[in-house]
Amino acid sequence: MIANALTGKLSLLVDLEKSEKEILDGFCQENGFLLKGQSLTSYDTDCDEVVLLLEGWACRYKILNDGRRQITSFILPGDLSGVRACLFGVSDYETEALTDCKIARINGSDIVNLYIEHPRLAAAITWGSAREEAMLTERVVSLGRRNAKERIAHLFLELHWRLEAVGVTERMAYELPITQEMIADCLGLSIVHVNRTLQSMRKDKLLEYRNGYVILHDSKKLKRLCSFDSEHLEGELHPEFENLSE
Amino acid sequence: MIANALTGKLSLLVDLEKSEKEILDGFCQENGFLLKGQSLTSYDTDCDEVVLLLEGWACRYKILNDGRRQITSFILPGDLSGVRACLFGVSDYETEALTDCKIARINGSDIVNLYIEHPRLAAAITWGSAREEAMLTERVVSLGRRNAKERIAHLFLELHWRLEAVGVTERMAYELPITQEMIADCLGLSIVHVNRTLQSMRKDKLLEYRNGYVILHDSKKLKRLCSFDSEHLEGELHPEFENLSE
DNA sequence: AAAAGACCTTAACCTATGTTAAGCGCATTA
DNA sequence: TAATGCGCTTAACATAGGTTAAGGTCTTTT
Repeated sequence: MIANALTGKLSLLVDLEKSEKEILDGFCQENGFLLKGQSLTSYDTDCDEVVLLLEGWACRYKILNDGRRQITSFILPGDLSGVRACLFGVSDYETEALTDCKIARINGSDIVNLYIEHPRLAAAITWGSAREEAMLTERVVSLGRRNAKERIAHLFLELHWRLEAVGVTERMAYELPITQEMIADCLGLSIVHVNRTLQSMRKDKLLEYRNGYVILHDSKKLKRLCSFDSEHLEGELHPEFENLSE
Repeated sequence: MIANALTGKLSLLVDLEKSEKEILDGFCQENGFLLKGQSLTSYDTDCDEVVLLLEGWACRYKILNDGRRQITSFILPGDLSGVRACLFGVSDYETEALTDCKIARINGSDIVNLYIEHPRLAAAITWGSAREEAMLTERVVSLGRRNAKERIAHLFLELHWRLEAVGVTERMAYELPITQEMIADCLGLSIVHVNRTLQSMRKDKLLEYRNGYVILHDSKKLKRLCSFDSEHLEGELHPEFENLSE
């Protein structure tokens, strides 16, 4: 399941042909791993490599002059990291493993070639970037206009939604192997306030987060609370692409 | 100049061939306009249309349940709006003209066809999306970890940088035809606090913003203040694309 | 030329969130 | 089994930024 998180995710979008599946399966071969805390980007500073995360968690972040840190996104199994860096030769953030990870390193030009030889797959990858942009947009909304409780609700719902797509949730619960400090750095809050807010949400029977495990007790209420809307993460390929056989 | 903002922007990235330039010029034909306050997206709810902004300002925003608004990005001359919505059939935000605008409506399938017939142009457009994502990432950093003064510094520097690329700045100054309320909604602040902060920055001889006109008095200090870094907006196409002749 | 409406400005006051600091519990190491 | 360290929790206190409200200056409308 996990080994094909990418294929699985993209199948939601297009009916893949056999030849396309084979290419993707080729990408999904585990050929490396990262220890917790290791950086993904140190490699592709002079980079021509895309990393497909097969198992584990990672994140992207930026650090300001004085050390303040902002996590800009979490990277989950099935996610490609470094596509932009590879297409345009710029990497503007750090990427780090939050847990031990299994990965597949993919040659940058193999990805670029998709754009030339397998436009449908390239489109599917672009769809992945678009999805990321949509999530980034929601993060902007969270940081700009949602309060602490709403931010946490939104993040936890979004993660649940993403993890569902790669099949690693159990009903309304999932493993979240990160510290409260990371949640704080992701949501623009202090670690103390994240703690306070989590407690209060637990008391209100909204959700629980303990020992690296999230339980969403009342997802309906949570969704209303933060104006959560997963539609922005769906989407289907333009018909013009669909008609394209290879 | 303005009429070719798109071509100009993309030329920074690739040496365009004659045939490619012709296609772009085709896209740049003004064929519509919007009055201040008019919405761009009402059209593409069932959307198969991309809008190229030729003149004027627009923005994307989201509104929460209770009316709070967050502007997620500003759209400037030369920017394409709705590429994602068109490729994937989802539009997850509202788009509105902030001033009267001249636009070129482009048929969605004409854009999609680029992906099939002119991969280099498609790549250039993808580059535009990537640039947007980079800006969105910086906005996340601003909202998450920068204080009011730093947020304003960063936004004003970024806008200057973008406007320079389409040639509508005068040295360290430019026209910014939006209200303080919009700046507030973009930076996750209250209108009163934006006002306070602008005053204080003016007193400190950092920058001035009055009558819809921005002057950056001390851009060096401003850049240091907010850890501004325009590199993340640059970038060049992967050589694999460059070698691709048509 | 009066009235209305945007937008900006200022002031007084309020609150969500940050900061500092200390103690706790568990896991790892020695 | 003591010691170290990391992450969680709680409490007391501090502050950046929000809210409300009122007045000012234009511009547009009547």
